[in-house]
Amino acid sequence: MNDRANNIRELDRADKLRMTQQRRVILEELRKTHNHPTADALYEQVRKRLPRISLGTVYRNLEILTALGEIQTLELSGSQKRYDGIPQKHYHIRCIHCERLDDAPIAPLNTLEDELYGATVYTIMGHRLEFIGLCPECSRNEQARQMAEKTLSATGKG
Amino acid sequence: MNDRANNIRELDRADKLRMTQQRRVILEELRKTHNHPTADALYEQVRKRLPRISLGTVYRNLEILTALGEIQTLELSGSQKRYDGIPQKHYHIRCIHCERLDDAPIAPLNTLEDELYGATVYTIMGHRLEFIGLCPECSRNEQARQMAEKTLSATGKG
DNA sequence: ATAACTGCAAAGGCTTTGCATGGAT
DNA sequence: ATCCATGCAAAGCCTTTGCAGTTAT
Repeated sequence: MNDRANNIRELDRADKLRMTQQRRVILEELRKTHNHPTADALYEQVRKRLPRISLGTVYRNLEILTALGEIQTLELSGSQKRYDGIPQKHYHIRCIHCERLDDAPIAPLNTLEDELYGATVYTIMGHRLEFIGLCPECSRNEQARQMAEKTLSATGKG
Repeated sequence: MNDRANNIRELDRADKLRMTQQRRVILEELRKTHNHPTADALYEQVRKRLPRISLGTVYRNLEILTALGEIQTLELSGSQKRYDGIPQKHYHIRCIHCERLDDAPIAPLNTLEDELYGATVYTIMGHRLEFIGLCPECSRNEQARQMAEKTLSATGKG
């Protein structure tokens, strides 16, 4: 991580960062998880290895690791922030029912901004894209629900 | 609004909605504003006409008006919700510095989801897209800041 | 007259922060 | 030995909610 420290612009001054147990375990656990967990979910996971860690420490380290470019903080629509162990740009797809979040298997669209040049007064810097849908489990439940509804209404009318 | 009431799925049962002064003024003020205000900003604006209205009432009505399809609740990246008097789907562009939010002059991309069919286990229902950039004012300030920095570093070295 | 709606204030959920202590360098 | 990082708890911010009183229908 040290060779990256030079690139840090988001961190104040020339902070001398320390690799504490907490920071290391938080990064390790996030890297091995593909859940895109919330801070609280990651906290619970890290707690299995470091029972005395605090939620505040998790938040602080997630912020620092994001500034370092080691991870990503995902500020998607909806309320809670999610964290992603993969720092490279990629899109996500989220389940509208259970909030499950996965990587979207689609390459970044690098020409999206082109349509805006000249059409907006903004200096365009990028975009955020997120897909919405139903995960397999919720899809199944939704289908079952609709079938049940149909049956009920048919019975009701019969 | 009554002929729309039939389409409401988000509202419980067959609620008999009432057009109160508060609801009417909230809708009017949001419609005449193109700021995409937060609930609090709209509250301040509405308060000029209805000084005794409460913030809770603003939130409650924004929720109902959204369910009615009269307005949109924008859950973009970042924390606060914004509200949009235009119910039709359209994208937005936001200033990374001052949080100013404008409509993006680009038509909805209806084929974005096509690339995901077959590639994801999700049932895709749509997407959210938002552009990031600097508004004219912050663009200007940013340029000024960079020029000052350059001058300073030159002076410092000279 | 009824029940949806309001104002008020308290509570809720997520995140940040102040402070004294601890630990990596 | 230094001072960045931690644990704890309190505070902050935005939003939702309970309740008694109000008002559109």
